[in-house]
Formats: sequence, structure tokens, C-alpha cells
Amino acid sequence: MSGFKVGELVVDSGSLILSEGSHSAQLFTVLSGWAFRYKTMEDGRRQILNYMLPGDLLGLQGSVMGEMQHSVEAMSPVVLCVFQRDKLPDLFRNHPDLGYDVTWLASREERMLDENLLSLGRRSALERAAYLIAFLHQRATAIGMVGRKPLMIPITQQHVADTLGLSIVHTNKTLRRLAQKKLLRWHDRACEVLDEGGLMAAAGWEGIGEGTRPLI
Amino acid sequence: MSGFKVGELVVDSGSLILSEGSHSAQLFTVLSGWAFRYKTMEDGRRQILNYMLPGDLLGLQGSVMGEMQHSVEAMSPVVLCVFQRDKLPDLFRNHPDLGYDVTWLASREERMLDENLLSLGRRSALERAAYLIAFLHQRATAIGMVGRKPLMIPITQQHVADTLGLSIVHTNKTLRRLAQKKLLRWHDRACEVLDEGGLMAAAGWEGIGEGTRPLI
DNA sequence: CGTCGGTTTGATCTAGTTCAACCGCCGTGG
DNA sequence: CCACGGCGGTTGAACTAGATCAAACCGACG
Repeated sequence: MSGFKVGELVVDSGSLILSEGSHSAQLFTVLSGWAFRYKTMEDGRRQILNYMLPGDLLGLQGSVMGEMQHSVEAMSPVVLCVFQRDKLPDLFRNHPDLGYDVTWLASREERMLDENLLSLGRRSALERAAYLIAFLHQRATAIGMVGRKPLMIPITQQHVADTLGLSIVHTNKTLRRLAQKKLLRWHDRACEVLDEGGLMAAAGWEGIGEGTRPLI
Repeated sequence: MSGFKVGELVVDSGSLILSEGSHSAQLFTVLSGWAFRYKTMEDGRRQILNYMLPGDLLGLQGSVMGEMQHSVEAMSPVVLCVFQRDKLPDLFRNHPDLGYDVTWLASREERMLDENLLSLGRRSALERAAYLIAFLHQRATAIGMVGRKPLMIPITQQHVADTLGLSIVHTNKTLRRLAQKKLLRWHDRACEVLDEGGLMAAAGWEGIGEGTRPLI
């Protein structure tokens, strides 16, 4: 693995890590922090596709298919492990088990997108919001980000709106309803989860259900 | 590759190929026909996630991560090439280039899901419908399914509704609007594309833009 | 000849959008 | 030191895209 790694990269909150349309030569792994993947339309409409947490691979689409078709932006200070994209075929040749792990990660991403798609297509605003927050909380929990201190998800209501496909106004009203039910508490650009089970119930969501995870 | 293949499977239109919650032992490639991937909620709401055409891999999530979290159903007679799922790690070990191709396919699926997510989150009903039909037409074209005879996409309006996250009634009204604009013609459980460019324009969509595709 | 799945149409209703303010906080520049 | 502007969040009122309800049509098929 070490031969494949090029270096580390540290970026601030709000920085653009990868940009739609570019032919970036890098592939990253998140070591710490939060980021999100999104697409935009010419007229400015933005859709957040998924969130990236420590352990996630970032830029695989660009590496394997050429041009990036989405952007990635940091939501907190982020530390990245940088790889050389053109060495990816070598990785598959010389370390087939690592190649398999890359496929595992790609499959997991696909699974998350499936669930997000179900959310956007078939869940109500309240269900969607509950789902999103519970989902992020579960992911953070799974990688040990939530200890004795309650977790603060570093997200703004604009992010939530752009993830759920809702207007910012309705997003606000919906989040307040969840807060009134004591399922979460909203802070300044952060969300604290008070009752993950309650959120899951409100969303009609069973949870992630993920096997053992490879470390890259 | 031959050692990996187990056999062929032929199924009728409407058959369930893979089922949510199962631990299917197989992995498939579509040889001919149309199928779709979907998820359902307990109360019956259904969301179609993507469509499967010849060349697509099917059941990778189940193979790599255990349990299937979506189902797959045939929309036409379908011929499948069947693989043994537990031989997948061997494939990566003994044929790294094929392993890479699997990852390529997974990345491509991710890309399509990204675009669908943008559609559901940020496009209007008319844009979504236009996008979906143009998208299917492009995919079919890319694999040479459309020759001198115009292509008939073997889809019902219920499929379209469950893909776009719309009600069946509104889907019908939206498709009629596209038909009035002479962008498509609706037949009995089939859609004929009259003007792909017009559909793309109506959707605000640039097209797929796909590199060279591996054959598995 | 009845029935069933797919499609069509009109009327009514509502979840979510848009518009328009306003508040509190913080960083900047005079 | 204070005024100003911008960003994130909040709230109410008016509006609309799309949902729901209800009914009918049409061709295939037993």
C-alpha cells in the first residue's frame, strides 16, 4: 500500500476538493473530517449526492472513467490520503485483495445511493429529514466518531435542503418539527442527534446493516 | 472467464430475478433483454433505482456484501449469463484486469445513480420524464439496440412513475405533454423516442459521456 | 361476455414552493 | 468604537406543482 500512497493533504472547511468536469490525477481516502459529493445544473440548482467520512474513497469515478462528473467539498477541516490515480491498474494487478476492497467500497456507495434514491422518490419531507440525520449518525457511530460527548454533525440547513431536494424554508420547518419531537437539536451549523431510534422510526428505516469493512 | 461461468438462464417478462433480503449465490450478466432494479418499503411504496440492459452486471452488491438490498425484475424476456458468486475473489486474484472491469462497471452504475438522484432532487416532473426517456434511449443506442427499426422501450407508465417518484396520474399527464411536443410516442406498454435531442434539451441534460466499455 | 391491466381525463385537495421579512452573530472597514 | 453587510436560521402569507379521488375507456384474453 505504501508504494501507492503519494502524500497527505489538509484542507479547510468549505474547500473544493474535486471539481466536476476536471480530469484530476488523484484518488483520495478521507483520514478525518466531513465532506460531501454534489452535482450542479447550469442554472445553479445543486443536488448533494452523499457524504464522505473517514475511510471513504473519493475520486474513484474519475480514476476509473476519466472525467469527474461531480464535485466534492469539505464541510469541516479534512485530512486526505492522496494516491496516484494511474497506479490503480497496478494495484489491481499486484494486490488483488486490495482491488477487491475497492470494489467493496464502490458497492457500499451504490447501496447508500440506492437508499437515498428511495428517500427522494418515495419518502415525505419529514421522513426524508429523519432518514438523513439518522443515516449520518449511524455512519459516524460505525467509525467510532461518537464517544462520550454527543456528536455534532457539521452541517447547515442549506446542505440538508440540497440533499433532500427540498426548499430551504420547508427544510427549516421540517427540522423544527423533528426538534419539537425531541429527536434532534439544531445548533449553529450543526445537528445533534437526541434519539436515533426515534429518527429511524420516523423515517421508516431499518438501518444500514453493513458487513465487515475493509481498511484502505 | 469460461471457468467462472456456470450457465445461462432465460426468464420471462415480469419474473423476479433477484429478491431483496435474499443471500443469492449468483451473480449475473445480462445477455439480452430489459430488467430493472428496485426497492420497496413495508407499506408498498416502490422506487425503481435503475434499469439493466445487455452488458450490465447484476447482483454484485449481494456478492460482495452478503445480503441483497434491492430486487431485480425482468421487463421483457431476458437471457442471463450466470456466475458463481463465491468465485469472485478468485477472479480478482487470477484475472486482475477483469477485476478492474468489474470496478469500472460499478463506477458506471454509481454515475448513473448520481444523475438519477439529481433528477429526483432537482428536476421538475417534465424534466425528469424527458431525462428518463432520453437516458434509456441513449443507453440502448450505445449497445446497438436501435437499428433501422425505431426502438420500443418495453416500459409501462407505472414503471416511469416509480422511477421518477411521481404519481401514476401525473406521470400520464406529463408523458402526454412530451408526446404533444412530438418528442416521443406512447404505445401499449412501450415508448418510442421521436426526438432524442429534444428530450435532452427539455431535461437540461448533456448526455452520458461514457468512455470505452469493457465486455464481461 | 366479463374482467383485468394499462391508459386517460377531470375535479378537488395539499405538501411543499416562493416571496418577503426579520433576527442574531460575526467579521470588516471607517 | 461603532456602522455595515453577509450568512445562517426563523416565521407567516400567498401560491402552485403534483397528489388523491373518481370514473371511464380500450384491447386482450379466458
